[in-house]
Amino acid sequence: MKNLTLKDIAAALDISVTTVSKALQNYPDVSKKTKERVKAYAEKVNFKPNSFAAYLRTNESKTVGIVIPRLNHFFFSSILRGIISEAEKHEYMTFILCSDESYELEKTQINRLLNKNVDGIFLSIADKTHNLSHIQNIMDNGTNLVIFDKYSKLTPCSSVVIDDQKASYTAVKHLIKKGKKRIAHFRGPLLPQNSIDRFIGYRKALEDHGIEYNKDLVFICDEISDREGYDHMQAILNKKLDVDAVFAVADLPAIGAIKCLIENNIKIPEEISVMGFSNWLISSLITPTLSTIDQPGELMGKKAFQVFLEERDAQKRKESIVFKKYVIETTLIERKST
Amino acid sequence: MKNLTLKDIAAALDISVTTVSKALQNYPDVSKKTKERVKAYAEKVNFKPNSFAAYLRTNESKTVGIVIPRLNHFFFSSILRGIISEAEKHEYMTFILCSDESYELEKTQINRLLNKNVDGIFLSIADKTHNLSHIQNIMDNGTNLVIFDKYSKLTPCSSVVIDDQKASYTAVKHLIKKGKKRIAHFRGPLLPQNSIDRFIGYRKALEDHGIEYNKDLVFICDEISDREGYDHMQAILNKKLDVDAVFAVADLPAIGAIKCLIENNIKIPEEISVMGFSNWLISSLITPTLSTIDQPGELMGKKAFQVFLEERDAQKRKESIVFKKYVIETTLIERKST
DNA sequence: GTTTATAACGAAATCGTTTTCGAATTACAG
DNA sequence: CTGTAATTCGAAAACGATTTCGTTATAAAC
Repeated sequence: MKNLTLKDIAAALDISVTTVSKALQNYPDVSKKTKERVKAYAEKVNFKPNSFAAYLRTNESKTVGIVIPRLNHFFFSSILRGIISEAEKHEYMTFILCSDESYELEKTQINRLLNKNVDGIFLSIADKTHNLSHIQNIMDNGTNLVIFDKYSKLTPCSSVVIDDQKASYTAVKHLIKKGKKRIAHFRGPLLPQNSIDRFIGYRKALEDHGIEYNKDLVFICDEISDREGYDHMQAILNKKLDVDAVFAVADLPAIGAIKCLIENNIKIPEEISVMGFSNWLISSLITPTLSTIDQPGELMGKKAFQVFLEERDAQKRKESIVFKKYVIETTLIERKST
Repeated sequence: MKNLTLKDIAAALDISVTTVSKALQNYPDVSKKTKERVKAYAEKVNFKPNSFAAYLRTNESKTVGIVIPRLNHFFFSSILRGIISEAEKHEYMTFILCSDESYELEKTQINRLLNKNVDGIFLSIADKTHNLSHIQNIMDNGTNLVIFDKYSKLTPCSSVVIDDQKASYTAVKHLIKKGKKRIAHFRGPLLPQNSIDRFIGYRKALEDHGIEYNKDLVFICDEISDREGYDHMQAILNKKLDVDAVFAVADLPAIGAIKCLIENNIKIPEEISVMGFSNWLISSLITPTLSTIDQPGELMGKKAFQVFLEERDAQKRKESIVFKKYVIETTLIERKST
């Protein structure tokens, strides 16, 4: 029932608590014989040191926290997998918190993590976050921070991201190569760097291929939902904007657009092509299957944790930390919708 | 940089650590005046007690753990939301771990949680789990356990589940009411109680409506994937089994079946109806939209946490814990596929 | 035989909080 | 003015691990 302590082991083997602790940690001033005796016994009784007591001395909680904007989200689930599985390999446990894309909640969640004395925080910035002082708090606290996916140019920390401009450029170029000329863009909210970059990539691709940018063909998806994609598509049809392709900031609005097109008996991709972004599981399951940009979430999560480890080790060696930006490669996935 | 301690506050206000601690906890033997002084100051400097030190005395870590079989899974994400948001309201933090449907990993994850001294564990049993001794471990450890969704009849703890038999019965009855007579079932693996119950419900519905059960129309989905649904559907067509409806253990295989039917130019639902289970987001996004059973994940998560709180309080009051089984209502969602 | 170096161990302080119990102060009745 | 009760406070132990530093025992050197 009650967990064993060093004291119990010490009593059982008739040695001191100190020696038991040292033996388990391979201190050089413990004889080989007692080390083996202690380790064998600890193994036998399945002793696990109390992490709370250990923390009090070492100041390492062996715990990290993740704050993501959405939980019910295929891409973020993939990132979680990456971080968590890598964390487990290194004996770290992970708190997961959700900001619901809210600035206030993001602040709260970060405070919760700091109060739990996590060794590191992994953050993907909420859409509504317009101020970064809470992020500075993390640094001031001496807690390592790695930002992934949704970043800001202004944060003083390492990050693991994709090249949104490039990926977006690739997507639009793909549509152009297919002969499309009037390409609409369902962009994300105005604040996040990612949706800005994807928009820039879209615009650049058009201009580089001699297609004039037309702001009437750009629509904003504040929630990045299928509903918005559906509505924007319907608006395009109603206004007879004569669009021959749609590039959406994410898969969900793209799928909304497809739904609308099907209901209006418009042929995909012959009349109108649709392109998504992120490669959610769902994009391969709908009919027609959706062309999209693959964003390797699990890999990003893995990398993010490795960055944390590097910084932690540098910190232990009293070296100063050099912030880095890791850019993960994306790939275009061509399916039936283009 | 360094976190404040009771000592710092005590020094600043020129009183003892004891009094500070008591003041913050509203002990009756601290005068109103000093209480206010302490609280005001603590508020001002944003003092938060060190949870690790607190644990060492109180043995409450204010931390719970969740073990689910899959992370990239709409239904489980919903449950997570429910548990986490309820936990946050009560100042609990949540570790999330994944068993990947593996028995071994499930054991490991539970041990990790026990080593982190969580106050409670929320578990959804992995498909491959064939032995429950690791679950008994949790109880022996004195840690509260609540099982949700994927349960076993043999576990000595409270649970929050749905009535799989009833839900499944409702689904099949719905198909029968639509005039279908040769209804195939894509069932889940043989081990989990849930897929057994859904199978039983299927069979019972048939028999209650004068349709003979035919084992040739039952197929097993070990992974519960869209691929399996697709393959089974193709097999049915190849063998000309003359099926007029399919009821799948989950939405994913149902969607696989739909994909297959579309490719074979078979009309849904006129020629073959398809029914899923769980009401994933995706089921409303595909064409045709998928009829399914709504399983209110967030609600289940909420309830699960409340059960934990009740048991924790009973335990504090030294009462013996009475295990309960909470059955959450499901609803049939009729869409275009039936 | 004495000194010195080395190996092996343990006592005790420490981390930051909680809680018991005793001490000090004040208030009040007689 | 004394004795008792109520009020308010603080010293100290405890939680379980880590780590510093000192002690003892053994081996090596002179």
